[in-house]
Order: sequence, then structure tokens, then C-alpha cells
Amino acid sequence: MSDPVDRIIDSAKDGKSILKDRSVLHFTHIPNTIFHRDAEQEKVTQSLLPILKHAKPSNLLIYGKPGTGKTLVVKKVISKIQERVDQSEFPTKLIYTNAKNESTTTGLLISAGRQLGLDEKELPMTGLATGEVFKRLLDCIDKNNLNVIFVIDEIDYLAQLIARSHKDTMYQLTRANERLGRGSLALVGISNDLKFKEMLDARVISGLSEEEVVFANYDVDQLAKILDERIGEAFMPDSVEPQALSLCAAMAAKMHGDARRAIDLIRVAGEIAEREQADKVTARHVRDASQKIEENKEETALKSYPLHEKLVILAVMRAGGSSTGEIYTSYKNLCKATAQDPLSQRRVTQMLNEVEVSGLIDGRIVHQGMHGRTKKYKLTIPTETVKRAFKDDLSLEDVI
DNA sequence: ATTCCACAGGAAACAGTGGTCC
DNA sequence: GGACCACTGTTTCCTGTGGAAT
Repeated sequence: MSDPVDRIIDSAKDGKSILKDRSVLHFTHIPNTIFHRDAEQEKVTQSLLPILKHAKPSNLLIYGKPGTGKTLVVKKVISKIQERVDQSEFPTKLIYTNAKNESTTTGLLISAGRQLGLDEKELPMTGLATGEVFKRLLDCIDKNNLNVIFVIDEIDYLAQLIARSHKDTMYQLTRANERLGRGSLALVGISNDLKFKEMLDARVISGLSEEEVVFANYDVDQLAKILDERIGEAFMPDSVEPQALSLCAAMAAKMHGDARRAIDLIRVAGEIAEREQADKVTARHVRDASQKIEENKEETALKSYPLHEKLVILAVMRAGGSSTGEIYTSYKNLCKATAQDPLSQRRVTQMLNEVEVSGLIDGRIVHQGMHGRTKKYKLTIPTETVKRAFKDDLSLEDVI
């Protein structure tokens, strides 16, 4: 019997690859043509165009579900504009941040500052008041006479952060030009959530949405066309069955027409097919890929939780379908078994809500009349997935 | 009609960490 | 070195809830 490691390496080396260029299937890849987005590209270009005439562009708000090509279009337009602008005479600067990656509003401003070239000394990560961080940012723009386009992806998260911290960062950002002597700052907000404006102050809304562009969801045919183009670049000729392509498009169309999801699916399906040394990617590979993506997502989410959240999830698993009170009792027992100090019931209720948002557990309010009101929780994923995700956590060894 | 249960969930306060600024 | 700041994670306190029981 040959060595299993050698056998796999040898077969991979000898087997012919059906994937030609997998980087094309990565989400950062910007394709040459962005299908079905001509009107949106025109609108975005129009509103940023004033910068070519040395004037301040309008603030712009872009809406659309994930995977509708919003970020792609913005990046393309800005890179084209940057090619045309005379940098020596009219220095333009693009700053891109994703609000989802920042846990605080100050963090977002500091990330912007770094991209403007401010170092740790000029703009420290911590210790400064938000107003001071903002002032240093504006000073930098003013001093260098910069014309900045500040793209904030997933701006709805920023709105949530602001709602939590009661700061007026967003208002200050939209009115930054009033404080700038030289240079300018234009905001491009990208949001997945059409209703996010409801969270904002009327003053901020008027400042932010001088122009708006809405990206519609892709339908099955449009997704199929996008996939066809990417497959042509990424795979060897005739290595993806038409049924596999159609299934990918159909599955992604069900998820509000998410092109990114469609591309992920075909990539993972391709990798599965390649591992099996199949000649072609089939519909079965796509179904396997879909299942694998889901499982990975759940396991990663479970693993990323802190210890007490994990204990709460285990408590829900043990007391499946029970009320908050019963779950709390189960949680306290788990704490005892793992030698942890239990947190308050209020905090555990809060954690249950947080976990519910992620979709791993499902909560339903039940009115029991004389027996009060409670919320009953149950796991939405198999208990096996939870056990698999937690098995490497040493502090949970005794309770799994 | 009123009472009562078993919580849900908002608000405020607090403790602790890790930093800057003067 | 003390005042100040941002932030996280938590506790404490409190009000609200809807239907069964009385």
C-alpha cells in the first residue's frame, strides 16, 4: 500500500486541472465588463464627474443587496477618474473603508486617516477624542489641498454604531466641506439596507443623499450570463456542464440575486470536482458546494463566539425548545461544570438575542397567561455541527 | 374587571483597560 | 501624574406585556 500523502500529491500532479485561473473567481477580481450595470455606472460617474472640473462632487448614496455589483462599479468609476485627473495640479485621493470591519466610529475615521498617510504618531489608535481625530483628518486634507472621495461600504453598520454611541460623526462628515478652506471631501455611502436611513437624523439624510443610485437584484438569466463569462476565464473549455451553470444561477437568484454567491458556488464546485479528479463540474458538485458553504459558515460562526456565548448555545442545545428561565438554569449548571462564574440573567437574555440574530437559534415569544410571558429558543442547526465546532475548545471538554 | 406571572428589554451606571495630552 | 477620552462588558433597576386565573 502506497503512502497516502504521496498518493494524493502524485494524483494531483498527474491529473489534469479543470481550473485555469481561480483568481477570476475571487471576490476582489474586477471584471473587464460589468454586465447589466450600464445605467448605474453612468449615474455614479455623473455624480462624481465634477471632480474632473476641479469642483466638489455631490455626496452619493448607493443601495443594493449584497452581490449586486455596487462596490465593483464604484471602484471601477473611481479608478477611471483617477486616470484622467492631473494629479500634480489637482491631487485626488480615494479612501475606501468597510464599516462592518470597524467596531467603532473612531476606528473608521482612523482607518481613513491611515489611508491619507497619517501615521501612528500623527493619529494614534486610542486616547483621542472623536472630535480631535476628525480635526486631524480635516487638517491633513486642508494642508495637502487634497480632493478626497471617501467610500464607506456597508454604511448601514456605521449608522448603527452612531445610534449606539450618540455621536454626530455622520453629520460632521456630510458637512466637512464647510470646515475645509482648501481641498474637498465627498462621501460615497454604500448600503445593503434600503431602510437604513430611518436610523438617521433628518439633517444627516439631506447632507448624505444629494444623489442616490439603486442597484436592482440580478435575475436568473443575468446571473447565468455573469457566470458564463467568469467560467470562460476561470475554467478549461467545456469543463463545466450547462446544468451546473444553470443550477448555480438558480440557487443564487433565490438569494436575492447574489452574484458573489453564484461565483462562490461555482468556485467551490470546481474545487470539489478537481479533488474528485472529475473531468467536468456537474450539478451534483454544485449541490455539494452549496452544502459545504453553509456548513462552513455555521461552524466558523460558532467557533468565533466567546466562552459564555458558547455556553449559552450549549444550554439551548441541552434544554431545546425551553424558556429563557430554563435555559438560564441549564447555563448555570454548565458554568458550574466548567468552573466559570455565571453572568446575570439579563446578560444571558441579551446574548440569546445576539445569537438569534445570527440565525443559529430561533426564538419565539410565548404568552402563557397566568404563567407569564417568556421566549422559547431552539437550535436551527444540527447538534452535531455544534459539537464539531466546539470539540477543540479545551474549556468545554467536560460538557460536550 | 382585576390580578398575577415570568419574563423581555430599555436605560443608566459602573468597572476596567488602554491610551493621549498637558 | 492627573485629567480626560473611547470603548467593552457587565450589573442593577425598572417598566411593560398578554392572557389565564380569580
